[in-house]
Amino acid sequence: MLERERQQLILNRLKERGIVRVADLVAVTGASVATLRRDLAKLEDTGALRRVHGGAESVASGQSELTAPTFGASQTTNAELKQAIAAKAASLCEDGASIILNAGSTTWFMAQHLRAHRMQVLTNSFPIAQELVANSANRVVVPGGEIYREAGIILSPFDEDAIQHFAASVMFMSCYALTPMGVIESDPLVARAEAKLLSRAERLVLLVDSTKFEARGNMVVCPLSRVSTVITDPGIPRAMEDHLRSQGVEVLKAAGARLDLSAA
Amino acid sequence: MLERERQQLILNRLKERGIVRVADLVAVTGASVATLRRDLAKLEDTGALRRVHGGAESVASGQSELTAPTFGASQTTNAELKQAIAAKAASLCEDGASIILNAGSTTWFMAQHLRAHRMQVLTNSFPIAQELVANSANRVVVPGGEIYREAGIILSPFDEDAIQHFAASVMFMSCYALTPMGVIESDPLVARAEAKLLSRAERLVLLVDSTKFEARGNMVVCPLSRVSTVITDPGIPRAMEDHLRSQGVEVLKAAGARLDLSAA
DNA sequence: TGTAAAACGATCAACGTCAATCACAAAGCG
DNA sequence: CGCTTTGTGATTGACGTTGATCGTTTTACA
Repeated sequence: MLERERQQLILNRLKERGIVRVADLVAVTGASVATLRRDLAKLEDTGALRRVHGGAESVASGQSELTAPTFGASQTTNAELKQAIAAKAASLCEDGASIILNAGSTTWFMAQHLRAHRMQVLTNSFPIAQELVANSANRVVVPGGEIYREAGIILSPFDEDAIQHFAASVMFMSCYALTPMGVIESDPLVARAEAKLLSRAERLVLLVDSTKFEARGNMVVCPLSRVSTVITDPGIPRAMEDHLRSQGVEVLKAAGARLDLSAA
Repeated sequence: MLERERQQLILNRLKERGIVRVADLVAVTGASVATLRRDLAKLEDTGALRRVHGGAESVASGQSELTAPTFGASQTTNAELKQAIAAKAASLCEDGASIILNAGSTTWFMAQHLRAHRMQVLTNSFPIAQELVANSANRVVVPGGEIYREAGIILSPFDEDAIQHFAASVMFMSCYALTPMGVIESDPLVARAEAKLLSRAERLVLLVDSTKFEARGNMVVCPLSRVSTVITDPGIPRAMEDHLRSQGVEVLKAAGARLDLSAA
């Protein structure tokens, strides 16, 4: 049995039952426990599942499944890349930390990997706030403002806000584009909101899949010098990677990305 | 059976029945009492449930009246009264208006009646914000702060907030009690949050069923002179009604189907 | 209010699972 | 043909989980 076949089988069983045991997989596939464990580790790296003692469970196996409908379009495109990036970002989080998540599809994926964490999370994304409040023990803080349904974002044109008292060690940010000019957004209000959030964080970690490296948009949120880390996928252009590194930006590549539903 | 399977099972039973016994879990899962106790301890650590002697109970008992821990049962008894009051309040709303809803069970009922409206709504209740965003065309504004799961309320100890720029014609308020001293809450932070909201509204409409007229609680949110209208049910004591009217407060009685709880 | 029963937390040994490492086999490539 | 790469299975020490037992606390009932 090929590696792909096994992993596809694992995902199928997960979709059916929500949870799988290593021992069962051994019995079904005939492979050794070591091989199955390796498969599970790879699948977890891509964000396709979450390992637990004795097996693995579906990432969406929570109770209430109120998935953000507004992400439908952008969710299907590059969903697996974003899952892998989100899983990598979540693995950098430690209990007790204070973090910031901006509104974005990749950060929303990330929020789903934070169910077992116990942190203080500031986010201007309404769906992320809902997700964390309903399905995690994290403390959730939101800025004041109007809730925009379509974008799922909480926006305010004013400066006064309770989040001025928030202090985070790191902000995880999903953006419109990343160019040598810096972090790019297309909407002025969104750019301003993200700049406000950014001012409350020490370090900045960007969650950008490799399609975000084309120059586009027009609002610069912050320069590259503000960026501590970029989490992307192996599709990042070599020139961009070199440029980022030369600017002192740490570049992490989420694993996997090669396994897909080709056999499905 | 895997640890996660047991925990999922526990949460499912909790969602169905609201309370679980350790002995029952032993019979269902086949695990030992020690293991089940450990599971309950872990789940309590994540905030998924609350342990009680002999088992555990659901932490989210529906839309709870935030400052009434001992009144959990009464909310179902008064559900019809509150529904009638909420419907009456909703009928006072006109499209295009700006209103404020505080966090409370009666205001939550009211939000259900606003699905067809098109207003600007400021609320510090997270469930109400969810309801209006998901099921209405109203514009929704929230204050900044931490989201408290149990109470479903957004609270901030700071003064700075984007809602300082909000202007509403009327605030609909559900409170802990209403006495000749004024509007009463039991929690200082909640009282402060409601006072902040109130400062953004011209008129104040109280949504209080007739059980709220007993003196209790200790934090005065505002005096009776600030109250424009009280919407209650026919169970309101005659003395209280006369006193309110003598203070210039308009008293509306929702056409409740039941009118027997006045002496209870 | 006093007593018995039930439930509780802490502890420990037995067992299962985990990650790391090594050795081997098959496929890819010069 | 020789070399590297990749996938695989077995071994080992570390770690997490489990169930039994103990002494203590809480609850129920007379």
